Amino acid sequence: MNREEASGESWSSNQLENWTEEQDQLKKKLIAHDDFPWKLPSSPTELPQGSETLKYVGGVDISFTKDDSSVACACLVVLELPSLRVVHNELSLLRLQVPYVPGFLAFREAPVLLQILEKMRDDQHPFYPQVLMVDGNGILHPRGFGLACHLGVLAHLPTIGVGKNLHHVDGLDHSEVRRSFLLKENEDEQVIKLVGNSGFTWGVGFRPTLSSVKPIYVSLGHRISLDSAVEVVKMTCKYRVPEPIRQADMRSRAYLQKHLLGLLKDLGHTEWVTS
DNA sequence: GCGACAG
DNA sequence: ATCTTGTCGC
Repeated sequence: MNREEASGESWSSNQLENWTEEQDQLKKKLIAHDDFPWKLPSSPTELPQGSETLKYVGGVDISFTKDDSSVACACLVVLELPSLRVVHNELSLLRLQVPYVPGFLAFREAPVLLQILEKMRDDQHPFYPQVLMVDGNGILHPRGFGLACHLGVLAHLPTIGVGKNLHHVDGLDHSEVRRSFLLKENEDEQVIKLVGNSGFTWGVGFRPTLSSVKPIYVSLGHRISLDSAVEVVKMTCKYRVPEPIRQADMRSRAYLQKHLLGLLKDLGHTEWVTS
């Protein structure tokens, strides 16, 4: 064992270097424009010959238990447009070994989600999603490669990043975004561009209604433009969080609660309380 | 030096 | 991420 391995801190800094390198490599494969055979339902452009309309939108999310943040439930749902009915639902209960490190969420969450997607694709499932909404950012990320990009590239699937909180990058600040929505010139705007100090557009702040206070943050993940990503978000937003992600969130959370007792028993943490 | 930092 | 009741409003 060398000196670096003897120190846990050095090991983790090596790990972050490895992860950073992997993100930079995968980022070379990122496609930041529309790259799919279907068209958006209300698209004003002419329908390309032989192309289908977007019908199956997927959503993924992972819930955790409060006592042990390594116990998790991953969920993939597929909704049908335009009804927004859930036509497919896949759950996976597991332990995550990788911790959450800001800027490296994908290394914790992407493996499970990828596994669920691959199984569905290998089964030639008829409801395999045409585009996937992810609970986490796309290029709105310190190195421009968040979970939605990571998952999109690995699954070769169009993805959209949706953050419920803003990752402060390039001078972006959530209070600034909220202020922008309050400006008179933006009183009719549902969407605010997120332009950083560098001048780069990282994504948009989005409010489902003009009276909503807390926006969500949308950024492109893979094989889709920001404009198209926003269109998909608009089509799927009944509440603040787009339905595919909201459904995945509710279902994974419900599954964990339903099986909490069994989980604790398996982990040997149960203390039977009589009352 | 101190704080901020998707889920 | 998770812990949480009621409450105000369309």
